Amino acid sequence: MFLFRSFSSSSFLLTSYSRLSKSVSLQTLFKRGFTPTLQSINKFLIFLSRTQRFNSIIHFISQMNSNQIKGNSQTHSIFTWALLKLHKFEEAEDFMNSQMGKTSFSPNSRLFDLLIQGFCVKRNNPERALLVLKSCLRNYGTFPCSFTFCSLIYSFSYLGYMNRAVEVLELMTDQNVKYPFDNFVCSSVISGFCKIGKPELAIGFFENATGLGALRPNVVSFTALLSALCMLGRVNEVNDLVIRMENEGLIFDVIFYSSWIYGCLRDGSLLEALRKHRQMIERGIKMDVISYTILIDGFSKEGQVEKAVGILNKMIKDGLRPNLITYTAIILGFCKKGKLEEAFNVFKKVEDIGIVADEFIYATLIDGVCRRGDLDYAFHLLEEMERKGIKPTIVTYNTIINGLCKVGRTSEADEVSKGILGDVVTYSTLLHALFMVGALEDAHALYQAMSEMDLVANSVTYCTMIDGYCKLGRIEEALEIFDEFRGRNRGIAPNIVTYNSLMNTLCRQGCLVEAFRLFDSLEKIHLAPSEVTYATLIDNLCKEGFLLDAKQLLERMVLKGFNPSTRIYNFLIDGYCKLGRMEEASKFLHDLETTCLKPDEFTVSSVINGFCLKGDMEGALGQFFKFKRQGILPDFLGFLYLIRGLCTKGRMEESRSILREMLQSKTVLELINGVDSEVESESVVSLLFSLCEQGSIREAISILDEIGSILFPVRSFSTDYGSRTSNKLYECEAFTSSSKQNDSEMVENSYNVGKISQSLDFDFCYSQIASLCSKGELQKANGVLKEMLSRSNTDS
DNA sequence: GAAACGGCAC
Repeated sequence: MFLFRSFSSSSFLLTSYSRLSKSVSLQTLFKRGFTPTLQSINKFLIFLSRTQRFNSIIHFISQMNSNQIKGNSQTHSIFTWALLKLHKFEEAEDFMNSQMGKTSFSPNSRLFDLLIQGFCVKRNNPERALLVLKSCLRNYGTFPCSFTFCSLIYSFSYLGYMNRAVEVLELMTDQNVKYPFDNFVCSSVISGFCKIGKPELAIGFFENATGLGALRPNVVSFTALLSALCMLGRVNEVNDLVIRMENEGLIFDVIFYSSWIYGCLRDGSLLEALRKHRQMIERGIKMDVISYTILIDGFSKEGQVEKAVGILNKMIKDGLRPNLITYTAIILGFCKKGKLEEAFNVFKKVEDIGIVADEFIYATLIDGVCRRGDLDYAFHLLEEMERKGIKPTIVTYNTIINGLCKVGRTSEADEVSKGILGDVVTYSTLLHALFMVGALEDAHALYQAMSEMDLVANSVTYCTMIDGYCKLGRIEEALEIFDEFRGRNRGIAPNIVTYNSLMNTLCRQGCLVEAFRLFDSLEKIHLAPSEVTYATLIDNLCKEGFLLDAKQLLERMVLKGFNPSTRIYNFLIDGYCKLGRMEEASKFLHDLETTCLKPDEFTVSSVINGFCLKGDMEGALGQFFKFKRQGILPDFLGFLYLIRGLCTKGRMEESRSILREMLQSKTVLELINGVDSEVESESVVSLLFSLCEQGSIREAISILDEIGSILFPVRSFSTDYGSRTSNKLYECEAFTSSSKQNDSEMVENSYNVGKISQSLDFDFCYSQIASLCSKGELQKANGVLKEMLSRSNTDS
């Protein structure tokens, strides 16, 4: 055997080894009589490690093992390192565990970093990573680096495991570790909370994290916060956020703006979304595929698919490639409008350009054909997608079930549901269908069955039940469910925002009484109403014509120390104006002005509308000029009311002069431009200008009407109440005929039918009827209906 | 390193 001294120099070993072919093994070295020292072996292994030859390290060490050459702690470290670098995390962990306490091997923190991050990121298994982290802290007393903690927090947040994310946060900020957390952590946690539907916790976290100046939020954290605010419907607060960011000198980017636009759209405001889009372009921020997709989706959902296609074309002209989501949004827009041929043309195009379809796009199409009642084609599409290997999930089945229910094929819907593992949506759909056909017992049984299947009824389920019972006149059962809904969700401890939204939903469904019952219950659970609570209730009371109640609530709100905003005053002013009660409206206008608040464009528009509805054009013009002198012009609708009113009276010159003023208003022009921000905006404005100059006022009005219907799809600005009312009348009559008479209800009638019917506002009557119907107060509804019909006969 | 987009029920 050769003497070892020959090899005491590792450089010799290295050169020998590197000169030899890759297949050269330790075995060969032994055969050639080389017996290296452990020190030289380690140096050699370090060399291999530095040259990234990790497989060779593993190979070499396994040779050492078979030759009973024992390594020391350095050898073990290099071996572990190599395993980790080769992503053999499980083996690395096993090895580290096996060495624990056996040798002097004590893995340094860098090895733990790699192991934990490996499980977390590469294996997508943060649970296992967390176990390693805990064991590391407990058994080795070594602290992985800050980024390791961050990766874990990110992964847990990404998966929505927020308990775990918080657990790591606690470990990270623990006395012994005391790592400060940065914007990476902050933004991840915020978005995690949003992901699990807890935006209020996200906001709380942001406030805590940045509260004591511990963390200066950057644009990413602010964007995450923005999303949380928007989820809570607090998109208005983003303006303050922007000011704060500007003060901090932060640079806005496309993600910030697209999140903001998304928030506006989700709030139902296309106009605001377009304003933000314009602002973004003005700031020199370029649109990308996602921001375009957000806009397209927003327009499609609001029934503006043509505009969405316009944006799509602009996007392509910008050199961007629409993706599957973009096209799905367009398809949804067409389906929503019943334009199935166009929807399928887009679908064909998607396949032609080689984009692979997925379940979303199929579910969208299936929903489209279901809404047309073509269930056969829906089943055909279902087969087609399965043929393509796209596995339908519960959402697609729910779409089919909903389609079957909508066409009255409830027993088939039931059959389909039995073949799958239904979720809360499946059962809510079936419940709705059963209520529709009046199958109360079946509905009740199904509802009971849900809990046996461990399906937790959510707010939609409860609303379906409550609404279903209400519509069938079964108020008692409805209230029972309502109480259960409250009794059930106690553990979740809904905050005031949840309550506000629920109250708003109840109001919108005409369940004002229930909304107020909820409002009254807030005190019992020590939950303070917010300004939004009052605003929501006042708004809905005014919309329903309960102006006295609205007024009292306003007083109550002031007593509680709130300062009502112009917006709240506007609700009341608008409410009185719509009923033609101009004196009361003026009183509130006066109150508004004396409380140091400024009337705004909505105030003046409501007042103008009030006078116009009464046919008092002098009054309307008087208000217009009065406010104009104060520098307050009406908004788009206010101008339109006035122009239309004057035109109806044949006062064409005055109408034209107001139109001219309208076309000089910056906000109005911005708004019109907004509608056509990408295509032919100049032409619309210039067309209006030339119509105005030609004196073609009626034509100009019809264009403005068109623009109005795009901008305010929900808000009524058309005087043609008839067509919108007829369907509701049909519904009301259907309910009325099936109702049981109840005289005592008549006696307790708190709704003054006579008063209502004196009003010329059909829209108001209609909302009364809808509200009474949904409360099951069918006789009262019938009264209003008859009054209304008799008025409509005499008026016409 | 992180923040933005899609389908079903009221």
